[in-house]
Amino acid sequence: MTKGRVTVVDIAKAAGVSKSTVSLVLQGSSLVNEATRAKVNVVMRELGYVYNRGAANLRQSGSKSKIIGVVVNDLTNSFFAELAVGVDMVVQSAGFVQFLSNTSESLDRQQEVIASMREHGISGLILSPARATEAADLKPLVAAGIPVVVAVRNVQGAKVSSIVSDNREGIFAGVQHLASIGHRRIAFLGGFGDTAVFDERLDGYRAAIAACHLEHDESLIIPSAPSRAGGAQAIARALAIEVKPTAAVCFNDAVAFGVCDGLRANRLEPGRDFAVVGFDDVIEAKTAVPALTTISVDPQGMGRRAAQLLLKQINAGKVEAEAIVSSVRLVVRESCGAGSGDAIGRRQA
Amino acid sequence: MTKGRVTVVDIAKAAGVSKSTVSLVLQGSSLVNEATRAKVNVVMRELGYVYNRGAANLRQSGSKSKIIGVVVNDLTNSFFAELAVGVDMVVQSAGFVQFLSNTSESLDRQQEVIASMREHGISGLILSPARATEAADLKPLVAAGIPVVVAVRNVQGAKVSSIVSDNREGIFAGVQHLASIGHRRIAFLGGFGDTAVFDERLDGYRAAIAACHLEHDESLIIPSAPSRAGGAQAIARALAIEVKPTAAVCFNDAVAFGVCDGLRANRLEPGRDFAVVGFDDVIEAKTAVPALTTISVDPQGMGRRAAQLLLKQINAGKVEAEAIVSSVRLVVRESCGAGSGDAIGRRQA
DNA sequence: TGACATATTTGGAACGTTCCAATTTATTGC
DNA sequence: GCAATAAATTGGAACGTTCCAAATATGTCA
Repeated sequence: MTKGRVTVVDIAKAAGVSKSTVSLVLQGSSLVNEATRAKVNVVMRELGYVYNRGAANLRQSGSKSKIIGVVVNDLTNSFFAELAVGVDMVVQSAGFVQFLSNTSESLDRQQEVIASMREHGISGLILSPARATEAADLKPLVAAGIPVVVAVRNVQGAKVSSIVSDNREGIFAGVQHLASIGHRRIAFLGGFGDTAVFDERLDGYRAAIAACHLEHDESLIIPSAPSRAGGAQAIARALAIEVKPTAAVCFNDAVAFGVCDGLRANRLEPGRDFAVVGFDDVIEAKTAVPALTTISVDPQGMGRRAAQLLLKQINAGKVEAEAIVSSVRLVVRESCGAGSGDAIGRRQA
Repeated sequence: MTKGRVTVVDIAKAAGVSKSTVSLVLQGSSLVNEATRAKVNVVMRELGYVYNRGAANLRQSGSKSKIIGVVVNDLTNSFFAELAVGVDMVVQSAGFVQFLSNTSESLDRQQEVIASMREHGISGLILSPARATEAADLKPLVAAGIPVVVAVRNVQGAKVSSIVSDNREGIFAGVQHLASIGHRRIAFLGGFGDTAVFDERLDGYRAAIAACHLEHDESLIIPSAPSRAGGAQAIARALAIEVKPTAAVCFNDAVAFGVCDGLRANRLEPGRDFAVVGFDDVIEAKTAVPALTTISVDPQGMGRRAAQLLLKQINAGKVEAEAIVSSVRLVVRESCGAGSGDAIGRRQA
């Protein structure tokens, strides 16, 4: 049992060199003789040395901490879990580690978590903000010169980089596809009305309705919780309308699955009797029965890109806000009736 | 823009006290006069001071880093995401932060990640080990006196604490329930044969078959990938047997969902024509159609308990391995046919 | 008022690393 | 063989905190 941890001077002593030399080999400097480097490395292994990053970036004092903070609003939602996995991939292969925390949509929690991360000297932050996050909440970060990338949801007025998917275009494409296979009454189901994401998606819906000359009826827009349960609820409401829709674009895949559940509860088979399209393309979308037609946003890819953007800013040293809108694509599967080759009930469901 | 970060001496100077005093208020010591404390706090706020934890635990040198490492094998699987959320809850309210990383079942990645965490001076580790993790992999950690709790999957021979669910008992209860509602030929579907978890669950299956005097047929045991796709595959194989089973216990919920998909593809309705029970009770189990009968293990609760166990060990200062087996309970819903009140096809599906 | 106890405050010395300037050692050109 | 250069090594000061022992202020009692 060694008393206390093994330090750089311990190895220096054991290898018969100075601590400076050891430090040099630690950083892979080319200044050090090959033989010396080898000897030091051997001794390090023998003594079981572990590098003390805390001490190191105390000295270098700058933002060289090699820690990236990642804060998501709901890790339980597989969309965000995938996002985090994507971030982790690139962050890790760049030699950083990720500090991942979950806020459960709580602003207070979000502030706590971010404060804690600052204390640990994160060199950058990727944030999928809790609902109602404001520019002011991010102010201290940017004032301190810490690069921040907000993902998924934008925060208005914050001078930080962002990466969001093209919500408007995605829903537009979904509606357009439904129109192209003959639907005239298309509902927009799910989502909370107080988010920017909702607004953008709804905007895409309205634009497509107009562009395709479809029946416009505000009662076909039915918000709900963005969850499976919310979806079931929304479709129930939709089917209670006198002139029923024959298809729906949903706020996200979770809602779409709920809609499928609700349809079955009404003896309607999704894809055959009623067309449904989701948004996100979560992993289960492919394997569900029927396979879900959806807008693919590839959360993992989004996480990767967010991380790349952040790393770029960290390396550049200066924070220059950049807004990426990540393009999306419609993935046609069975739930809209077009994928299976079967004809579908076009008129009244 | 302040040059460099603001330090404890800066506030000391500004507040007209010594740095020692500032340090004292930082730690909430009762030694410091109330008036002084107030003044210091004001100045701290004014100057936008942020505590440098790195410097702090450099001095305290011990394992007071306030960082908990959490390593999971598949964050994409909502079971593990929930686990992480549970850990985060208690860890955070204890004033720690969580370092979460994903290994994607890669042993190499796992070693890298753990090494990196050690460099950052984690004061404890919660690990849901990648497949084929061995006791030797954890050796350095325990040698360094870092408390470790392995969760979900045990690792044989490692002298660390563990928390796993009662796999044997869970499957046993599932089979028993199926038997009690009349099934005689029950399959065991999904899971990889090389894991301890699989062995335990299979063991429970065999024990229940024997205990309930059910038909024993090794061909009813069909391993597969522990995923939705794997489940679909497994049920296809099961339905190809000449004397078909009428029910199945599945390795986990993902497999169970795949089994439902596969049944529908064969014009069989899960819950009516064939009984299926899952394992894990993931969130979707409740809202799926039909709602899944499953063994509830409450991953979030498991995460919480794992974290509590770890914190206890950290505070105790000494590492004393403790093995918790978390009890499970059968949640009867619709997919086994008993929940909906409908009679179900008991004999040949 | 002096002596003592108690409450508050305080300089420095650590912690384990990196960096700088300076030193030692090896290599070259002539 | 000797200066000049290049290569390799090195001691000490810093980074921002905590801790210790010691100092100072304040209060109490006779």
